[in-house]
Amino acid sequence: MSEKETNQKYQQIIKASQILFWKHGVKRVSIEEICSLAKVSKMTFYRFFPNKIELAKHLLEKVAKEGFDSYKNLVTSDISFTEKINKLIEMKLESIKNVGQEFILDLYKNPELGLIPFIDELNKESLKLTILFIQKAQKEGFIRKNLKIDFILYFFNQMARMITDNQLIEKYETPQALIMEVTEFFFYGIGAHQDKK
Amino acid sequence: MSEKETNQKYQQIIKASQILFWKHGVKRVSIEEICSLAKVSKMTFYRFFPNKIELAKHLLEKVAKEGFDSYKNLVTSDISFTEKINKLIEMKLESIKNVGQEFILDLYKNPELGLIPFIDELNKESLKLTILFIQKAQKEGFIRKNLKIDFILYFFNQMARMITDNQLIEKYETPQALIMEVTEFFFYGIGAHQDKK
DNA sequence: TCTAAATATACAAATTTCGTAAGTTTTTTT
DNA sequence: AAAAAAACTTACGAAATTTGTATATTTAGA
Repeated sequence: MSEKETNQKYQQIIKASQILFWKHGVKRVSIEEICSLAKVSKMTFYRFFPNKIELAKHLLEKVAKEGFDSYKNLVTSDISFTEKINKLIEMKLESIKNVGQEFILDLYKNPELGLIPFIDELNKESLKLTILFIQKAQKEGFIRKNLKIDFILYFFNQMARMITDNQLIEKYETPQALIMEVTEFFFYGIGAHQDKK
Repeated sequence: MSEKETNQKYQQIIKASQILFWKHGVKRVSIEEICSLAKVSKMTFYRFFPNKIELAKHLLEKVAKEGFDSYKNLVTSDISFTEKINKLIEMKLESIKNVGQEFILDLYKNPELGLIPFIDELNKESLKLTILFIQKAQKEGFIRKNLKIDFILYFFNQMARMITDNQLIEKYETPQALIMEVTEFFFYGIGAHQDKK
């Protein structure tokens, strides 16, 4: 581990900013507010992070990494394909809770923060993982073979586009709701598959 | 009704500011943000309200008045005393939802907004109503007669003080949680009375 | 005690918010 | 359709907040 990440003050800042960002989004929270909640001086903040945006990126990276890890664990685990799919969607729901409404919403509503490309990148990473998963599933016969891998790749691009399409986002309560819809659509098409909670 | 309150733009501003205040508190929300959500120009805003604080007061007054009305209805209604007590506490829970976490929290955390005396006044009004209720209940034999009315009045003052005591507030998740505790204590003392939900 | 790290304080620069004024467009009234 | 009223856009200076840094002081560990 790097020396930064084991530092206690660093952890305090991460924890405080997470609480505040999750609740109010990035824009409504000031650095001083984070510092006072983290009980750390402003100078200490600037020792670890050049500004608020970079801190937000760190946080995003952190939760994304954690998400990826449990994702990987799931994909390589020893349960049936159908179970995997269900757990996957469950996980998607869980991660929505973990990231916090206001946080993501804020990032999309304030493009000037410059974090949208960063989120898109993370989304792409996540999509790559899913592709590997799908390829394996296809090899093992869980997905029909006559579905060309190129089509799936193309469809993933479309998914990424859909998820970042402002007009489409507006139709949903939150960007996360759209992400869920797109994901479920990918797995199930328009067919009914389970009861909505 | 005054012409203001029937005005559509006025209603839009009230509605928008309620949504935003409830979620983020007063301090984190700007007038321009309210205007854009209300789809009203800034000039229109200043036609109705001199500033953000006065708007917040209007909102507080509005929800307080609505609360008082249903409170009055309950007190003068035709159900048994025990039922009234239970409904009363239910109402308290309901009003907590209606007012919104961040709103009240923000008002207490930012004394410079100058709204605390205003809230205290509202609390007093509410306490007066409760006193009338109690007096009536005592007359009708639902509260023991050997409990001096002066003691009850004094206790109400203490309640008001407790509810606005910062040290005490800090011990609770929200100011509302404290209000509930104090209210329940008044009605039931330290005795167990019902299952917590 | 000496040294390195953390903090408080202070401050200029940048940004945001506020409240008002101008002129323009839209709606209503006549 | 013309005139009047209401609402909107744009613009702008003043005030307030936030940012990022420099300096002096305090704290903690070797």
